[in-house]
Amino acid sequence: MPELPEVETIARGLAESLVGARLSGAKLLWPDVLDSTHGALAAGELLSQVPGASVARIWRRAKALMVDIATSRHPVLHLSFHLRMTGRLTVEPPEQKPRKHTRLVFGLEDGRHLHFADTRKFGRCRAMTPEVLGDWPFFSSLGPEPLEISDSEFAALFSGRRGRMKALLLDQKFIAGIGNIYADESLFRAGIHPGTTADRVSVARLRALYGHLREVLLEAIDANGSSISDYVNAQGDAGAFQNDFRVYGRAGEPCRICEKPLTRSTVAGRTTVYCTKCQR
DNA sequence: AGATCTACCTGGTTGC
DNA sequence: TGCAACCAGGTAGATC
Repeated sequence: MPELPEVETIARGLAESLVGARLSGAKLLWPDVLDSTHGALAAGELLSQVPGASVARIWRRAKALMVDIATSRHPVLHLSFHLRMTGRLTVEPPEQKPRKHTRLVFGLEDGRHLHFADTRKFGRCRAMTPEVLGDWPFFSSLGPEPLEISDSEFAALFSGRRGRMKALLLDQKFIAGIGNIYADESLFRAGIHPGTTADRVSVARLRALYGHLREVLLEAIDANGSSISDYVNAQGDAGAFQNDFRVYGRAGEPCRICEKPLTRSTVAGRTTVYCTKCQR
């Protein structure tokens, strides 16, 4: 399930192989993959704009992967891809045909293709002018990027909040890019119980949590992300950080610090794994 | 503000 | 072996 480190890894890989490339066309294999709400381009408009467009920049905001293209009509057109749980965005060789779950294909003038595949059909692509992007409620209400703030700014976010720690970390309006894996992993490293309400955690512990969150995100980016089920980077390779999980997916297994079997419960509607002894 | 529930999806796993 | 039930989870929207 792609979170910040996985989307960052994909963005870096795509940037390496696609920036400067020209597009020859696009095929919508499953029409619903294109989200045209809130002013985004409709299918016909997008498909007509793609031939001859060039890839200008590839970047990430929260868990959204952005491919900026320049078309004859739009100097900047943002293609936003949200992979949700099983989405994949990969660069494919000329001979590669769409696979069973390929939903959208962009052809490149050099013969390669950009495939957007998604087994479970939760992922979406949106094509937006800068103005429409700015007005997109999801995008404009996102919280700060965790790797672009300081520990003090991070701690200040929690001021006056009474929600549970894990619920806040998962809230994209509160802080962007964190999902179930990195919420559990960072709380474990910081020794904070996921169900603790924010008003019971000192500023010092919040700053420490920030250090652990930053560390786990950077380690995961270094490992090219975590591959649970479907995640692969732009080149189709799996990540390696799943081998370094301390709690995620380890319910019942011994805590890496105290050996006590890890507990599984539900917090904020999500499966949550933690150590009752090490996290308070 | 916050918690809880439902919907969206399919493939893998579990249970009988 | 067959088949049903269940689970995974990001986001939106409804409800309390």
